[in-house]
Amino acid sequence: MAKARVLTPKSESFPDWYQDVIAKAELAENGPARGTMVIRPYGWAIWERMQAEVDRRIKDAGAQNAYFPLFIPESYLHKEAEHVEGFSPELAVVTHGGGKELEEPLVVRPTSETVINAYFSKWLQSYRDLPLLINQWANVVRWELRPRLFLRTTEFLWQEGHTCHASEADARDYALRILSEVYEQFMVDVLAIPVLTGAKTENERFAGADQTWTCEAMMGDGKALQMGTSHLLGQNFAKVFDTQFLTEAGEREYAWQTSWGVSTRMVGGLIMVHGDDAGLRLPPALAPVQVVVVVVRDEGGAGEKAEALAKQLKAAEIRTELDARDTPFGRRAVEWELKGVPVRIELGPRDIASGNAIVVRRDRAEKETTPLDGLPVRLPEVLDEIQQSLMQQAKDRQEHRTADVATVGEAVGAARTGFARMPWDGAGELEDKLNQEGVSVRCLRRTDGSVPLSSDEDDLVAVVARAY
RNA sequence: CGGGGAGUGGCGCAGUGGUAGCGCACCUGCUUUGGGGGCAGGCGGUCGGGGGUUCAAAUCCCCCCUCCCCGACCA
Repeated sequence: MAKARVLTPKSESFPDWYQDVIAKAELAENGPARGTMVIRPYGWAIWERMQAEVDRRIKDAGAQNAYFPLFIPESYLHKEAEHVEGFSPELAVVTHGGGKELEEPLVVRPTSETVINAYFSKWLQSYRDLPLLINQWANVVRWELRPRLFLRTTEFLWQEGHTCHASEADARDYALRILSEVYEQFMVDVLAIPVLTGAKTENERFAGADQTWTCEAMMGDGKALQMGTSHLLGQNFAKVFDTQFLTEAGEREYAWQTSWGVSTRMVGGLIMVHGDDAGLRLPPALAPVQVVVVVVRDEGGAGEKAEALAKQLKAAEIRTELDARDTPFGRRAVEWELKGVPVRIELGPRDIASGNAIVVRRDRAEKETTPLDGLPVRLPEVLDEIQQSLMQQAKDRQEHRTADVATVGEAVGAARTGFARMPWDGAGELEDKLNQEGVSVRCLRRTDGSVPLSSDEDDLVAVVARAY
């Protein structure tokens, strides 16, 4: 039986392929209102795993979770000039409540710097209260003209961290710590996505920040996706919300602040980095289901053996699912491939007779025969190999599709298939020209690849690309 | 918001003025199960919405809405 075409091939149309994966893997679909998204159980399981891993790292970095309101008085947004200017075009504003027009409109939070500062200003009294490290998991709304599931939806889910520090240096250190120890480490170790960390240009900076840093990743089509950002807010919000503390010397000083976030956009990135023409491919460290045990045909004790094996693997803390459904084998195989489950174990009467199982790796089209007894030992190794192989494949692509260039013309050419690295002029003329060609500066890095403390440093390298 | 494409059953589509169809999916039964199996029988649609032309509109005209692609804005 010939393989039926399951998805639009990536090479034919990457956007169609992306949508097909989301539909066929049952990750999400559009909500009834434009730009909204229904996240289906399997998509949610992936997001839950991301949340758990990011949350743990945030707590390791010392922050505590809290929750602030969805509705923010409109006047709060207006207190910080650049902030409101940046967000005005994408605000959803509530003007009526309880059947009456409100005295003051409420904005649905696009981010929570303002409302959180209103409370930080009450909570923060003394240098002894610092650092004040708060995170919240929430939904936010930014009106989008061109929504795309996971990548750009009007409502999306994220975590937003908000912190206060005694000095600019402390705040900067913390923003950079989150960038590397939480975001970069999570993306590399769990998502198996190589990311480029660096500073944003002034042009690309968060509205109201002194400095923005970013994690950028290359998607399967060579375009860039911003996977996470961390900001040094300086004293901009502290000044307008009067967030002050008494120093050891007894003087009043405005707090130095940061904010940082990652969102459901990461799910889109995960799809576009690892997915192939058979569907999603999930790194084992993230996968909600790491191993599926498929009963090919319940004869010769295959069903019983599969159930026992699944139980054994679960006991060994491998996230395992048993598939003993009475539907044709081929259909089920395709389904698990679409969903990107890293390892599929096939058990039928033949295997029971021979004492082996067929182990199928999702990272490459290969089946291997493994003794049944050896599986509990072998599987953790296989999962680890898959994790590494997905990372290696993503890394190879990123390297092969990144070119060092000298001119805008060359950069635009390189950006058709990937990234370009070029010397940064520091003035922004380069950026204007690139932007006119549909290419943007994704981040600025030092020549040795490390993250600059500021976009104003000398001798920086600009990484430029087309972006989502 | 500018340019281009498209809205017909859950999904994909055909249907240029005359009884709304096909494939897949779904349901029932039998048979199957080692890569989306086979046979038989079924359920399911105010043709995106509103208005107009006509004896008659999925089809022609007007307005609106939505989705997709490419641009400008963004996590």
